[in-house]
Amino acid sequence: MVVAYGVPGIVMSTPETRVSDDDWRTALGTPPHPVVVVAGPTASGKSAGAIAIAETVGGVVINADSMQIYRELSVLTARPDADDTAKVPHKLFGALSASDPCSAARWRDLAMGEIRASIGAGRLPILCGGTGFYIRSLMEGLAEIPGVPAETRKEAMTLLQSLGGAGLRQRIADVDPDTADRLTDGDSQRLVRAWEVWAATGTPLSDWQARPVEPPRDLRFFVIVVTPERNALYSACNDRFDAMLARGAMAEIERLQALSLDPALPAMKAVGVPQLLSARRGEMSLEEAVETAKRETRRYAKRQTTWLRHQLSADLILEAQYSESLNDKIFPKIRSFVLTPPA
RNA sequence: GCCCAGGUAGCUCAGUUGGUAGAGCAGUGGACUGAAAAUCCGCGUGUCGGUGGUUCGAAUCCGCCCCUGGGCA
Repeated sequence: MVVAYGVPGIVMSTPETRVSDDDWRTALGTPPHPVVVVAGPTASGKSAGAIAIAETVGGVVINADSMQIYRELSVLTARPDADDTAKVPHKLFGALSASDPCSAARWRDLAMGEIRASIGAGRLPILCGGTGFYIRSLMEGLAEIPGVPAETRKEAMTLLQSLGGAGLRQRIADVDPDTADRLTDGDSQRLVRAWEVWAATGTPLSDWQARPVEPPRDLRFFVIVVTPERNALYSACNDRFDAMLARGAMAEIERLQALSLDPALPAMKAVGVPQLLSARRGEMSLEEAVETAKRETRRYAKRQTTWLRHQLSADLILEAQYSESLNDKIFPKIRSFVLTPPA
């Protein structure tokens, strides 16, 4: 295809709206560089939307999903397939091993690299994914906290085991009362985080977080949020899981099981993985596992919707699943976003 | 047709000796600063199948009717 970097799809309509490739390249290459974000809950069709945009405009789809980044999870995360990746370049899909945990900061660094590379190649970077936390970390920045050694994390987990949530929170209250105040006894994950940051750095988490964060000044964003109506979203979630089973989810689970990974690893907690694994072990029937996994998918989609609604400000909200008929609504906005730098 | 067991929240069911009902799940609202597909916090009025009766008072006792399982003919 000749559409390596042009904007044919969105300038085709009328001669007056015609944009030269040069203008487009200039807009991409001039800081702050434009970046498009496509966010939405699972099964909202955002991936298809991102591909459509990338095809039309000459873009690169960059994964912003915490689970699609793991190599071993393909079917189970509905990762873009060979047909998709043939249409348009895809980055950070299956980029890490399931045994190599990602994090918001790590993803942000990887994504930043891909954004720069994409701009360097004259292609519009398009972040696409459902992990709003990752996206916000990139757009707004993240507190500069030194990395915590794996042993310290382990220590924190052990402490949680022996003291319980209430006990650990008590322990944190001695050194970081603000954080202890903010968290509940049941919020094990954040309690562990608070303790390990203090243990590893000698500085309370709340102190680190109080420092101003730096958003990337050389980038500007156009955020599209896809939020389909609840019932439609739920039935799409259910259908999606059936489709995964038909595409070999069980075989993928077998391969994953053969690796004997630590069940505490993020990849092992992806929706569907614990349920299907437990069915393989004979702890529940396949039917029950599927039903539970579908329910978890629905809950996850709901949490994502809430997150996106309150934590991310959107430039364009699509209140239905993505379909080609929305292109007329989307493309002109992207075009003017790219071509209209801030004053 | 007869006998038995049931009909209570969207679903599965509790409901003690009659004092107008409560759990789990589902669902729903929310939080979110380096595990985020994670982790956590809120939210329970429904003709107690229908109807008539007993009673100060019925999901609870009695009659009749309807429905669903199972059994006998």
